[in-house]
Amino acid sequence: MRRRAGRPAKPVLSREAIARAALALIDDAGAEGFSMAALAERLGVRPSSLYNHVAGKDDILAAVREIVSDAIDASMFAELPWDEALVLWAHGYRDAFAAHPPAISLLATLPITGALRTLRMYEEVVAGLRRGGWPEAMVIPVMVAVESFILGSALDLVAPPDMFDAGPLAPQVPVFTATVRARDDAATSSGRPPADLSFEVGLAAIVEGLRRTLAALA
Amino acid sequence: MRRRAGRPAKPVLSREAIARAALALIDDAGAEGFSMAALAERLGVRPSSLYNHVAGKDDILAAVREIVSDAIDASMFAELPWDEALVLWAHGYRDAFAAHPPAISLLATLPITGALRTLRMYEEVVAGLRRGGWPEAMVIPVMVAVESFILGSALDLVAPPDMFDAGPLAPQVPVFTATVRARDDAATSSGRPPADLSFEVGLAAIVEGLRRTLAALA
DNA sequence: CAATAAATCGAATGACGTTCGTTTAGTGGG
DNA sequence: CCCACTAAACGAACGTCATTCGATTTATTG
Repeated sequence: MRRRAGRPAKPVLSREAIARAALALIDDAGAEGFSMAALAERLGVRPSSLYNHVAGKDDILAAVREIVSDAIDASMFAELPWDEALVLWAHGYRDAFAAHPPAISLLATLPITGALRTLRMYEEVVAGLRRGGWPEAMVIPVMVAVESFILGSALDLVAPPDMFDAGPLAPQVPVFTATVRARDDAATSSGRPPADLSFEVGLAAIVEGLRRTLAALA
Repeated sequence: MRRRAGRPAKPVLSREAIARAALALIDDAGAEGFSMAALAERLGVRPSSLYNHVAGKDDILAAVREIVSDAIDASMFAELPWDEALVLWAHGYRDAFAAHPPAISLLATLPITGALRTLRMYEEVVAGLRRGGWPEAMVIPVMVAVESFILGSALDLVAPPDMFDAGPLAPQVPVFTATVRARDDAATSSGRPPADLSFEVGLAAIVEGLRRTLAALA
C-alpha cells in the first residue's frame, strides 16, 4: 500500500494537516512519542515529505501552539469589566492547554508566536485593560503577569501526582507531610484535582490584588 | 594527553562534579549545547564514563535542578510574617533561576525532585504559612500558586525580547503595539528589564490578594 | 597475594532530525 | 498541444545523539 515516488494526484499534506496530526500524535503518544518518523507514519507519508511544507520540528510545534492558542476566547474583554473578563480569560486560557496535557511541556518553553490570531487576542486583552482604567505603561506587565501565572499553573497540571510524596523522608518533614495530606483530602472531597485548587486560589488572589493596585493608583 | 583505559588512580568523576559541570556547560553553551558528548569533553572524559555515576541525561538535569534550588533561601518564614516572607522567598526563588537563564527552559518542565533539601524548603514555607493562620487544607494550594507564578515568570525571563514585536502586522493591532511601546519606555526609564515589571506587579498583586483572602476567612 | 569491585576507555547500536537527488504529476506560456 | 517549470512525493544517506557493552586497568578487600 505504499505510494510511489512522484507528485501525487491530490496533495496529501499541508501545514495545517501536519499540525493537526502532530497535536493528535502528542495527545496519543505523549511528548516523547512525538517524532518526525511517527508523525510521518500517522500521515501515511515518508518523513522527508514533511519538509516540503514545514521548516522542521520546531516549526511544527509553533503551528501546534497556534492551534491550541486559537481555542482561547478573549471576546469577554469587550463587554465585561476588566477584572471579570480577566478571570474568564484565564480559565479559558488554562483550559485550552489542559485539553492537551502532554503538549504543555513541549509548548511552554516555546517562544510565543507572533501569529496574527495571537496578536488579535492580545489586542482584545489590552483594549479591555485600558478601558478598565489601567495606565498605559502597566497594561502589558499586568497581562504578562497573569499569563505567567497561567502558564506556570498549566505546568503544575502536568506534574506527576506523587510530586509531593516525601516517601521515606516523610518523618523529616512532618508539617509538610501532614499539610499535603490535608490538601489531598480537600481535593478528594471537593471532587477536583489538586491543581485546580491552586489555580483557583491563585487566580482569585492575583485578580483581587490587581483590583487593589488599580484602586490605589487613583 | 588522553587517559588510557582502566580505573584511574584518583577518581575523575562524581555525581556532584558532573552536575556542576553540566550547569556550567548550560550557562556557557545554552540549552542546545548541552549534550553528553560536550559534557564529557568538558570533564576530560569519554561520554560512556558518565554512566558510572549517573543514570542518564535526565538524571543529570535532576541533579542540576538540585543545585539551582539549593540557592533558594526559605529561612525568612521562621522570623517574618507570612506575607513579607512570601515576597522575599519569591524574589530569591526567581533570582536562583535568573542566575542561569539557559537552564530555565530545561528545568521548568522537569518534575520537582523529592530531594531532602527541597523538602526542607517546603517544610519551612508550609510552617510559616500555618503560623500565619492559613487553614491546613489551603497551605499547599497557596504555596503552589505562588510557585506557579514564579516559574511562569522565570520562563518569561528567558523569552526573546522581540516576542511582542508585531512587525508588519502592527497596523492591525494598534492598541497593542502602542501599549507595548509604553511598557518598553517604562522599562528603559526605570532601568529594569521588562520582565521585572511583570514580576513585581504580579507578585505584589498575588500577595495582597492572599492577604485579603486570609482576612475574609476570619 | 589472589579475587573482586570500581572506573575508565573504545567500539557499536539504534533512533532521530535533516538534506539531497530522483521521480512523478500538475500548471502555464508559446 | 507541447514543453518547460514547479510542486510534492519517495528513498538513500549523513551526522548527531544517548546509551550499552565488553575490554582494560587499578584500587580494595580478604
